[in-house]
Amino acid sequence: MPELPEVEVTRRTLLKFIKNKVIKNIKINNPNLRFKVPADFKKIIIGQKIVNVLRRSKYILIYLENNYVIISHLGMSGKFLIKNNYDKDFLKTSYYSNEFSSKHNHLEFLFSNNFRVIYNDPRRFGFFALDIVSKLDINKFLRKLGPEPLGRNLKKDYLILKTKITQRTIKTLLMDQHFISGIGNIYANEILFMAKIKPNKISSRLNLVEITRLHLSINKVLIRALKLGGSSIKDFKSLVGQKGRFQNEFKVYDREDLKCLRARCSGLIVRVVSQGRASFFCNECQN
DNA sequence: CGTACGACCTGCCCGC
DNA sequence: TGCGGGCAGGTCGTAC
Repeated sequence: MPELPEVEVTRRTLLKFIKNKVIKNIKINNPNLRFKVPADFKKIIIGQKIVNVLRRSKYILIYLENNYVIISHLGMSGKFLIKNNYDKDFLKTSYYSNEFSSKHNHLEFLFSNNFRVIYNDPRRFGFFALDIVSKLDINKFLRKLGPEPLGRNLKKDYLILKTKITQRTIKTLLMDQHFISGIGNIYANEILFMAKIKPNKISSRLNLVEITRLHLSINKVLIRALKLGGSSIKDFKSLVGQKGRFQNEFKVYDREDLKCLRARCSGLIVRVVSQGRASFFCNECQN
């Protein structure tokens, strides 16, 4: 599923359900994810209480009482599902789903109050790793990440500085996690539409007005998506928490040949593949 | 060094 | 109906 909004929704839901709970057992059905589940994973985690669940970029960080942190990434198709076989009311909530194939339930965490957190990931691009709290700032996954895009973390001056020194396209740059962390293909397209900038525009050619719009659009698009619970597309419906609704507000993503939704624009949305990813934009109003 | 691209993996959808 | 090709919300290792 996941770009920043989806990962953040997942984090919040996980936090709500597992904070201060104790992991009683873990079942590893398939350790062969993007990286193999560490051999000592069970040994380190079973019996531990969850202290906190945080997010950095698209990584979910599950803090344990013993100062270990589970670092989880959902890849393209990873999702957490929460089940409680002993509570019939629980089954009625949106946190439970059986819309996915249990064939890809790779990990199952059993908690003290009889519910299970299941990690399901058909493509297995996601993974679980472990590190220690004090070493997180030098962790190989987290160390090189660019600033978080929300709030005051992302400074306009940073955008001005960084866009100036590269000949890459602005969309490629937005999706580069070392530049800004958390933005993927959907939100890069939507952000650039709002900012009225063509995805294939060379970063260094952006002017101050465009960078100002870009800065604003990054925040606006992600905040709006977060508010709607992220985006749920295709068959990826069953992330933890309720289905997202931002897909209903897509202006360009997956809208090839459809009318541009900007007021007074008569353009059509085009789809162009560059560097292996589909870009969607309006030829009329994005420059 | 910066940048582009293939590889990793499964499932779905479309055209023949 | 079956099969092949292309597509999918990500990121890393490699090659230039």
